[in-house]
Amino acid sequence: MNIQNTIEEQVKNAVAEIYNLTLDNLEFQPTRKDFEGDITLVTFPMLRQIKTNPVQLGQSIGEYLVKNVTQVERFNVVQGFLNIVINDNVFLDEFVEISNSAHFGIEMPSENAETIMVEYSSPNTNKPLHLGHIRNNLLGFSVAEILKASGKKVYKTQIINDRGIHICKSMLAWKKFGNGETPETSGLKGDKLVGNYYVKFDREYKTEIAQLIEQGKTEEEAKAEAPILMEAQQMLLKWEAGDAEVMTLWEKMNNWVYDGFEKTYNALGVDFDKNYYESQTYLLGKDVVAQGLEKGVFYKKEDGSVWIDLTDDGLDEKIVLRSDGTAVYMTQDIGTAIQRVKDFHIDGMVYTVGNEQDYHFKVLFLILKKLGYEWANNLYHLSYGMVDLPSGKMKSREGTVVDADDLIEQMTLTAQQISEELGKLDGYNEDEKAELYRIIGLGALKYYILKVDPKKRILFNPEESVDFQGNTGPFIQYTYARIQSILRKSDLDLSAEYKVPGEYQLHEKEKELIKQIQLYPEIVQQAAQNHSPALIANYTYDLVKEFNSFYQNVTILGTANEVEKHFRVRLSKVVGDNIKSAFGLLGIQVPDRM
RNA sequence: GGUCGCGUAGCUCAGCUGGAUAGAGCACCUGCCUUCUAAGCAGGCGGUCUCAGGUUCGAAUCCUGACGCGAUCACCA
Repeated sequence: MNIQNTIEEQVKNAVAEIYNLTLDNLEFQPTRKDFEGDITLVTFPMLRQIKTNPVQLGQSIGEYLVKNVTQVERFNVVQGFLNIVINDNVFLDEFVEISNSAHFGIEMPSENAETIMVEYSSPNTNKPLHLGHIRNNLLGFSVAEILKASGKKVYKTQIINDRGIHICKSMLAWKKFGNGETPETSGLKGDKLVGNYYVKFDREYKTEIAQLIEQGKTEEEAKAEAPILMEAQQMLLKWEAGDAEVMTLWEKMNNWVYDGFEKTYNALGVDFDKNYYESQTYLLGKDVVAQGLEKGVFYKKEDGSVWIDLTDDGLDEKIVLRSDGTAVYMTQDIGTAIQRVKDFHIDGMVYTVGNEQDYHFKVLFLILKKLGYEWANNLYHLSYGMVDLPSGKMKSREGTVVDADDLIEQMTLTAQQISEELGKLDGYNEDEKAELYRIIGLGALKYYILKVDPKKRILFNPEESVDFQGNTGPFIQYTYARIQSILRKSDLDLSAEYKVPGEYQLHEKEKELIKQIQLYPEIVQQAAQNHSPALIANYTYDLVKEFNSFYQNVTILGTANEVEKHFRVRLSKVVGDNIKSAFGLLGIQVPDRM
């Protein structure tokens, strides 16, 4: 039983004994740094039941605790706050326990663990990944890792939007202007190459529109009648009919794109257990709509289109099948969700999709509930805000997108520049250095994005780039590297089981560190519940701040006392392991030296 | 216009299941490298938590309204 539970029980006993009352909910919080104590009982709410003044109440409970709980050293009362001082040995014992266990109390998935599928990335195959995808990827990957650490079984997936008019546009442009160019002949990454043709299409399209307008058409007419657009639409029809030539081209170009994406995903350090392709799922869901129609969940309009009426739930009417019987976005998503549950026997899903689709997912989840699927109660839209640039929104047509590969490279270069200025890496060969720059640059980028609450918009200034000082990834990585340095120099054997070092007098800083470490499992659970990597990031930063303060104020290796030295090295190691573990959940690597 | 989200220091962000004097980083100022990595530490400056009401012993946090910013309201995805 942990100490807070013990105290909680004893407080209830105290109240029962002194005031002859039973209380159920007590409010505890960590004692603020400005006061002496470890745990604080807030006695204000108790006054509703106990007619006395808060100071007197705190005083009598405090006295009872000191008398009856051996772990309670002493206490002080400030108004309605009872600050309780816990005996050092409690912290020592718990530290030893953590030090001897590998996982900081984090649960490993059990056999019958709840299974969750996390969808993220979900790119279109007509252009390369950009900064918006980076936020999506980092969030999705990290939330998947956090869910795993909270004891769930997790499958990561992406749905690749590999069909549709936008795909035909880049195919058509390549066919018209490409002269057989390939990634090999051009030296371009496959997704970049295909993206270029998407841009070429758009340029040609605009030219044609301008010509048509000059010939007297209205803008609307021109947009609809531009020959290249009509040709693209023809191509889509051929694709849907399974035309051999179009299919071959489609497969060839999509494969280029997949090669390109794979490189970006590798660079980012994200992965997937399963890919779904829209070309294989876009027809799904129609049978479900038919069933729903029978059950009366949906209704049919005169023109044959099928709808759902959600006005009773405060939403609108929403179409689920076109009048010509073809599927819409919603139909597909209904079908795909059901397919995934069939494929993987999952109990729930997390969709990592931007907040412009909040309404769509609200409707989707509601429909699935109305269709009676039990797992529909366990769906979560991991909605995140846009990544804006100082110049405003990113627009691919205006060339203001920040390309994912470029950004990663830029971050690596910045890391290299700063590292070289600091000049600490003598003795490392070029390969090792390059790897280190990558780890640091990527760490900066990932941390910068993940530390912000997902639902908030991010203003990203590539010019100023990402910082390396203060609350940043490299700062935390740096602390880890320093700890590794201590471990290298300590020459202590830390592999052996650790025992409580007798009557050890804990330094105040050491106690603070242990308290912070103890919080970790709880933070992971919270982060899993809220689907928020930001909680992990901010926790880790607090831990590192605490360690740095410890590091600067307390000698670790230089102490004459062997017991003390061993304890402090142990403590440093646990802090390091904790950082590594927490950063693992954020998908951030941690260097042994920097 | 309806719906949803956001609004905290000059800037970027924590804190939000109500609790003590609202916290970090950047920037600016002052100290600290002969001791375990100064990408660091210690300290200073900087706030009517957008505004107005309400609930409460107690509100940045909960409720209502206003203002500002954004998203969304397609037989597009």
